[in-house]
Amino acid sequence: MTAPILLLLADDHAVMRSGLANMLNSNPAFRVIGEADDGKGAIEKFRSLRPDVLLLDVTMPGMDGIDTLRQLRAEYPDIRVLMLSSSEAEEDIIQSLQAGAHGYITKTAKPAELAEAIKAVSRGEKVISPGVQRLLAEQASGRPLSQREIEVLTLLRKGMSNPDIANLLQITTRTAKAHVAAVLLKLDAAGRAEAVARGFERGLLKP
Amino acid sequence: MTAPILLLLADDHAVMRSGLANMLNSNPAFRVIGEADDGKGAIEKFRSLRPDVLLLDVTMPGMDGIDTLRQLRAEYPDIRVLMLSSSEAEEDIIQSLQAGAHGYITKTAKPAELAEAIKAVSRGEKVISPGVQRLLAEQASGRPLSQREIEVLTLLRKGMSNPDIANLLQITTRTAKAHVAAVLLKLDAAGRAEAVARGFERGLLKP
DNA sequence: CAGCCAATTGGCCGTCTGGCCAATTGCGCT
DNA sequence: AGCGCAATTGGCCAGACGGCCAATTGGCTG
Repeated sequence: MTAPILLLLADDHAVMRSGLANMLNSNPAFRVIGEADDGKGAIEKFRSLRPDVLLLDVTMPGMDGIDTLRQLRAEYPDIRVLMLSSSEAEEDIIQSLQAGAHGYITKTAKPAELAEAIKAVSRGEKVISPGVQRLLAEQASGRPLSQREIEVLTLLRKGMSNPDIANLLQITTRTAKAHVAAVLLKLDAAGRAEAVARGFERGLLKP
Repeated sequence: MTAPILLLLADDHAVMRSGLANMLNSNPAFRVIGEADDGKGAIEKFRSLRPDVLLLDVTMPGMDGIDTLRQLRAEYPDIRVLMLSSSEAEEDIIQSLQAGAHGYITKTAKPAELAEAIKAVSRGEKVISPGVQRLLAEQASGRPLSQREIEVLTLLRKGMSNPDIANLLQITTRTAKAHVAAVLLKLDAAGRAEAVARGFERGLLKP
C-alpha cells in the first residue's frame, strides 16, 4: 500500500475535529498532521505543514471556510480541499466549488463516504455528496443574483422600503424598485417577504 | 472516585458521534453506552439502556431533538438531558429548556466545558453555555408569538398576501391583518420582510 | 368570578408595492 | 469594435400594506 494521505483539519468545533481525527487516524490510508480552529490558523498551518488534502469547514467564526479557500487558492493554485458543511445551502456549495474546492460533503456523510471522498480529492478528482448533487441539479434554475441585488436583498431583510433603499444606496427610488424587482424575479418570490425567505434557504443570507 | 456516568449519544452526524464518544470515553468519569442517529433510535436506546445522561442533538432528520425530549420526558419525568446544538437560535434554546432539558450547550464548547456540563446535568443541575446565557438575557424582550401568529409567520414566509392568508385560514382579511400586525409588533419588524428575517434569526423558521 | 389574553371583526386612509411599458450608460469579454 | 449584462432612470396605476381608532367572544388562571 502507498504512503498515507496527509491531512489538515480546520473546524471551529473542537468535538468535530476530535471526531474526524479519531476516525481518520484509525484508517491507515490517512494521517492527520494538524488541526486549526479558524481560517487564519488553517492558512498558517497549511503553509508550514503542507498537507496533501485540507478538510475545511464552511462556516467558521471570523474568516469563513470559503474566504480561507480563496486566499489559499491564490497562494497555492493546486491546493486540494474538501469542504465540510452541516448545511446544504446551495450558495455555500456553489461558492465553494467556484472558489476551487475539489469536493463538498455534508457532515451527515457516513465514515466510508468521507474516506472515499478524501481519497478522490487527493487524486485530484471532483467529488460531491449524492444529496448535494441532487440539490445542484434541481435548482440550477435561476440566474445568480448580481452583487447589487444581494446588497438590496440584505436591505430587504432589514425591513427597508424602496425609498429607504434609494437613500442608502444613493440612487433613485425608481432604481431601487428595479433592483427589488430583479431580486423577486431571480428568486421567484411573490414579494419581499418570500424573497428574504429564499435568501435564507439558499444561504445568501445567514442567520 | 465514583462510578462513571453512563451516557447515550444521539446525533445524526456520524462524525460528531464518533468525536463525542472518543472524547468522552477517554475520560474515566464517563462511559458511552450507546449511540443513536435519530429521535426514534434515541427513545428506543434510552428505554433499553437507561443511561444517566442523554446527550441530544437539537436538529435531526425526522423527529428533532426537542420532540424527542418531549416524548421521553412524558415517559421518564426525571430524565436528565443535555442538549447539543450547532445553532444559537433562541427559539431552540427556549423550547429545549421548556421541554425539560437540564442543559443546552453549543458544539463550539471546549471539551472541558462539555465534561463539566455533563457532570452538572448528572447531578440534576441546570447548565447553559455562557454565550447562550447572554442570548437569553438580551432577548427576553419580546413576548412569545402565539400559535396562530407562528402559523401566520410561516405563511408570510411563503409570500402570501393578507387576502391569501385570510382564505387559507378561513378568516376575514381584517383578522389576517390583525395577526400580521401582531407578528410585526412582537418581532419588532418594520414589515413582512423583516418579520421573516427575524423568524429565521430566532429559529422560529427553519431553512 | 374577575381578569388576562388569544382570536376574531369592522372602518378609514395615506403610503408603498409590484407589474408593465421603454431607454441610457458603462463595464468586461470576444 | 461589438455583444451582453449590470446598473441606472422615467411614467402610470390598481392593489396591497400598515397604522389608528374600537369591540366581542371564549378559554385559562388567580
